[in-house]
Amino acid sequence: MTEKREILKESPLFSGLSDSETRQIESIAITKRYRKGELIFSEGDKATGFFVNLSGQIKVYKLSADGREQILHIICPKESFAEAALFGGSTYPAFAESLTQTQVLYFPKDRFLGLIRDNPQLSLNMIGGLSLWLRRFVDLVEELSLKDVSARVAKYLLDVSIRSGRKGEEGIVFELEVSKIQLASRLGTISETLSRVFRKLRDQEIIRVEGKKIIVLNKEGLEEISSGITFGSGPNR
Amino acid sequence: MTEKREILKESPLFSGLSDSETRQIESIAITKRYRKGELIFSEGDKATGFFVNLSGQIKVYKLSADGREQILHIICPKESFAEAALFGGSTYPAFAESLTQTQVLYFPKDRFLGLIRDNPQLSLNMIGGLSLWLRRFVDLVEELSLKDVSARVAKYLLDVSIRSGRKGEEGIVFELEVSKIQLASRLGTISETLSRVFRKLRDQEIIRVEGKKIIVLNKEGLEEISSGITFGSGPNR
DNA sequence: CGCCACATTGAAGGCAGTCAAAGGTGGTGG
DNA sequence: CCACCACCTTTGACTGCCTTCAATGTGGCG
Repeated sequence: MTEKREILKESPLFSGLSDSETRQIESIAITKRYRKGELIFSEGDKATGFFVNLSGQIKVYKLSADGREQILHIICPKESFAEAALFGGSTYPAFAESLTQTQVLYFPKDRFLGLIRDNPQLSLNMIGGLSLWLRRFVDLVEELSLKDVSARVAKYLLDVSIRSGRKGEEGIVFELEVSKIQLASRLGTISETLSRVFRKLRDQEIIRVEGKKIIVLNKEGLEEISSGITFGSGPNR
Repeated sequence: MTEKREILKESPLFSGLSDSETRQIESIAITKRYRKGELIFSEGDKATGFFVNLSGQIKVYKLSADGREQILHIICPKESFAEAALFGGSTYPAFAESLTQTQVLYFPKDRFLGLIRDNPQLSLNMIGGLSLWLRRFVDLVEELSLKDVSARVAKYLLDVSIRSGRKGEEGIVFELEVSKIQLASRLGTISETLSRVFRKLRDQEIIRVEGKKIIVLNKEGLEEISSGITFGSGPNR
């Protein structure tokens, strides 16, 4: 009960609210649990509510006609998702599936809309959250459309190294938080291609790869590749 | 003055507001005019306000390191844009440029944030608008990542035919509202490729192309291609 | 008439996806 | 403890979609 409230208060969606307001919000939330690999909702499902992740990882993704997958976002604890499904469209526009054992808070649409109508601060928080999503998607479009896979990988590595990297002997050290298959899908590619890019970066001594552990040896090199200037060692380009 | 107010009231952002509220909003707006091809803001510019299009067309787009362009959206009259730049990030995340002679209303950030704080209905409208943008971007990501150019073109033609098509003798008739270069950029490709796709669709007698005028001869064919099932007439696939 | 931007078509090449197979890794149960 | 299996990862060969480069066609406008 009380851990729930703590996560709630730390979620940007509910920041700046009074204790009584937080309790009110908590009172309409339903805790749901999923095992690894369970479907939380499907594209086209009637949108009956939205979610806040309490623990575990969830992927939100689209599928193509022939089964290829594009991950839109991997939801970490304290993040909310599917908020936008409450407004406008009446169905979820994508799939959501747990990547690990997962615990979420579920907020039924009707009751939450009631709350938001009477709570200006909650409205503003919601606006802030939607704006953040928007920014992420603009970034994603930019990457998919204007950058090659190497640049996308480099940018991703830089982002994670900033977010959760520690300074080690050889360089910045961190762990990939998802499998390489999931990472490939998030970057709009497939594991084989991702593997080849890692190989190239390794050969150029820009990174070291040990399973899920990554060591950034040459941050500037990564930044250059990330910016879109294709790296030329081979005969190509 | 009064035409301004009419456009305001028809914009979803300002629907359901009282006359006095509308007047208040109008009072902080500044009318700006642009000639064809003028830059309205650049990526990275400090975001000092957002816009509502009164007349003309505006493209919002990203640029790659080597100058390639991806149009995120073409803004039609009554639409607002750059709202999200007011919240969270302090800079515009993309470029905006007029495609025609254009007239916009500009809402300075500070004054507008003051209004929104005291106006729950305006907040809700803003949430609705942001949600719509989100949905559009999810669609765009899906198209760029999971569909080939033919499918994107087909989907675009279907969308426009629904939005502004008229039933003609041979099929649904409409006009492309932008040049083929701009259309290509919106669809994440280049004019040569777009031209080739039009040729293929023409050869299959799915559409007829006469300059900017398009006639859809076989809607079902378009829908099939749009869904991602690649069309096979040649030896490929 | 000639300029210029837009549009179309052809030829060639590259990036990345598909198919296939081998090498790793972790978990489970005998 | 180790053998087995499933799944992830890596590597290689090949294919294809789309871009690039280049040239020609076309339509509006000074």
